[in-house]
Amino acid sequence: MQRKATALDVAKRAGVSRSAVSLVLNGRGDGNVAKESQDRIRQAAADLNYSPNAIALSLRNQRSRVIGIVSDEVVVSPFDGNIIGGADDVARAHGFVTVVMDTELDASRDESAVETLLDRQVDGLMYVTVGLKPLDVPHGMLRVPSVLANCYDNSPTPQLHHVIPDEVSGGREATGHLLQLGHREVAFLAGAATSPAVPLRVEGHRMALAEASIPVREDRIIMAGWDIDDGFHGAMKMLDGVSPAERPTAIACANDRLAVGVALAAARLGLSVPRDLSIMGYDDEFRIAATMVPALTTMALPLRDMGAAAMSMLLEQIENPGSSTVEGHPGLETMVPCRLVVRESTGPVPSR
Amino acid sequence: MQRKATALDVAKRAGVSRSAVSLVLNGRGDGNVAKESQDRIRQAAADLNYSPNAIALSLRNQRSRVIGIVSDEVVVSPFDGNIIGGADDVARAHGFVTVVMDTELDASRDESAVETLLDRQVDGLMYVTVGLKPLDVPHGMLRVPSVLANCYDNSPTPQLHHVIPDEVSGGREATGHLLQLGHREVAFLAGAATSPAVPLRVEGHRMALAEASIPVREDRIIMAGWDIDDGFHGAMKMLDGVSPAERPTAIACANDRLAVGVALAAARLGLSVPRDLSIMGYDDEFRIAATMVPALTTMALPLRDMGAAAMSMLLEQIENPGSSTVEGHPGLETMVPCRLVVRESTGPVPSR
DNA sequence: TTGAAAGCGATACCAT
DNA sequence: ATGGTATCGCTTTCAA
Repeated sequence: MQRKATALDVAKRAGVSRSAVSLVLNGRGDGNVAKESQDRIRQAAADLNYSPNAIALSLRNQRSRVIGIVSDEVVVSPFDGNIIGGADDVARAHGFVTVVMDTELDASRDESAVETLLDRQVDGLMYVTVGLKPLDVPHGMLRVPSVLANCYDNSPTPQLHHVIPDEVSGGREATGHLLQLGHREVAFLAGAATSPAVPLRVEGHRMALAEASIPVREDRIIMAGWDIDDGFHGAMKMLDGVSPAERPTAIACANDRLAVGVALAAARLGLSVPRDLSIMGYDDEFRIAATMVPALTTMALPLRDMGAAAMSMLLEQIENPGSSTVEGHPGLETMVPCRLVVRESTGPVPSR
Repeated sequence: MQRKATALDVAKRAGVSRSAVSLVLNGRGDGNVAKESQDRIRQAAADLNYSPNAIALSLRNQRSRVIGIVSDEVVVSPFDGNIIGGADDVARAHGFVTVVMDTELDASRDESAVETLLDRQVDGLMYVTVGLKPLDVPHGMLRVPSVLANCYDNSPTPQLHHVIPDEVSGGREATGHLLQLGHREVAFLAGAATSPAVPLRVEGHRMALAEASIPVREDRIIMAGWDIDDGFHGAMKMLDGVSPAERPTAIACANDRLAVGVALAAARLGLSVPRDLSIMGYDDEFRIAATMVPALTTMALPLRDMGAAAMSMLLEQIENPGSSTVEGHPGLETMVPCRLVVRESTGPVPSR
């Protein structure tokens, strides 16, 4: 646990001044420092296993090459961690590191997390949520370049850019896939009504139906919730004791867990998937959708892309302040398309 | 985006020196600074919304009150995030903040993540993994107080303390629960053979059987994998086309996803759970176990407790260096017990 | 009771 | 080509 070597240690060992060490190690040795001194300095640095103290650097440079990521519950929840993964990829490619703080859904911790990060000189801030949602932007985020991922500025005059999935298209293409397979009786098992994603996905569903000139049956759009049991009970309501002619031939779900519940209900009722019933998920949740039996056809949320897009915008603002393309366009929105993933839970409409 | 107020700004506004500001704001004003000056200083600080620059503080004090958490994939994966949640709770209660860096399973990033954190003067380090596993401890972790959560030092001479779940007892009590319900034909669907948790849980399973004087049928202990389809296929192998007399009456799974697969298989075979078959999960995975239909009886992994225990040990080392209870006991192990959660997927053994 | 000055580690400017 | 020095923001010691 001995102290780390400092630039002064390197200088002493090489028999030069601190300034020389600084110049050489930062690539501006040529033309300023004698060749042999340069070699001695580099050797000494290697010998001492020297790396500059990032704290001192931050203080001196007034920037840290650190991006702070605040999340509502991305770390502790099982969802959406790939937004952070995608963001981190981009940050590292640009020589930045990310540090994450999770507030575990306690909004009162938002401001303090942001202040903590700000006090540590982060060069930029990103707020990431689990699931699309409006956000009361912590004040501190306006003091440095900042961006929102999977959430959007809830104020009347949005200041921050945000990156969100294109939920309307997602819903539309999900139902579109079912329609293309010949289904006409398509139900939609939506999530909890409190989520802003739900009306968007439902809107997409309605659009797809309208485009195919299929009248919407309101009793086939059910606000179920987000979990396995919600899917199970929603499906039982639509399938159990209902004559085959009256049953939907396909059920589109607002997430993969609902789809698991629907599959469970179908199995219990002796319905084969996809022969008797097609099931669509949403999210392409890791180690759920692909490993279900049968594997779920689903609408993949572009999590990594969203994280990457958000981080790119943020770094653009940081590295080209003023000249940025986003400059002067507060509250701009980037929508990232969802991606249809066809697996085995959907198939042609059963013949009657 | 204007500059933040510094102690000098406060001093000017209050008409005193920086030292006075420092003393007063750190609670050592009494006996050193005049009462009125103190009031003026506090007022000025409030007016300017002053908070000390954490970077400068770290540089000056050589400590940061930051704990760095490195994880293999806790952030991006859906698992084990609560270890970090539990650790963060304890850290915050002690006035520390945690920052998380995820290496996304790229072991070559371990060292650099640790170095990055070290360069930023973290006061301590914690490594957290998804699932129990041996770890090649990054060298840098030996330079500051450090602790391991859900993983253990893989070297012949372990240096670091670690906190892990008591998997043997977990496996034993899971099977014990089934035995208590009268089951004698109990199968164990284990995870991937590569996980160190698997032999431990299997060992527990064998212990429970032995204690009940039930001979172990090796064909009823299956290394299946960790996912839904693994559970499904494992269950089909044991149940499909097998006469009721030859079937296990209960299946203990090494995680909840396997249990989902088993439930799917049971439903497809027309078996009612728990009437015809009892199913146990393991992990108590958030929004899987409790929301399954039927809700899963499972062995809850004590994630938050593990995080809290690990952080407590770490802070103990940091705050009481030398006098610590763990001092001089390198490689000490803390085992946290798993907790049986009885829900609806297990029931009395069916009468034959 | 107060303020001046040193030092934490690094960089950049400016003499030499 | 080289080294001395100010600076970033803060705390602490010491002298007045």
